Amino acid sequence: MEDFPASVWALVRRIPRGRVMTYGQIADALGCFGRARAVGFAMRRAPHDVPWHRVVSSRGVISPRPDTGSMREQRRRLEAEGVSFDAEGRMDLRAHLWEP
DNA sequence: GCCTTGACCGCAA
DNA sequence: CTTGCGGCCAAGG
Repeated sequence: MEDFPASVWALVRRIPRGRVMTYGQIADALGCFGRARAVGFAMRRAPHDVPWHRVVSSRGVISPRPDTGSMREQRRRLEAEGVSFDAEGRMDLRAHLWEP
């Protein structure tokens, strides 16, 4: 894996069902601390076979994306996988956060 | 090759 | 708790 997006997608694909990962954690796992922004860019360019819905921002909050409909779909999918959401739209990272 | 934008993060006020 | 500022990297115009 040499391309940044490809590495991100590969890692995201590794995320088990019912588990989530933060942008910063993904960036750190790739050996880049503070490069979370690039991860977001890679997600935007991510193919449909990438479970992008398991990728959330820090604090377990779903970051506002250009596609509002997809954001709603993300929460719905995570709930279907067993991820519980707070009234504020936040999830328990302590219980759902997955680390490789 | 430079400038702008963006699904971010962490800390400080 | 909320808001603001700086910094990092990648892709598109």
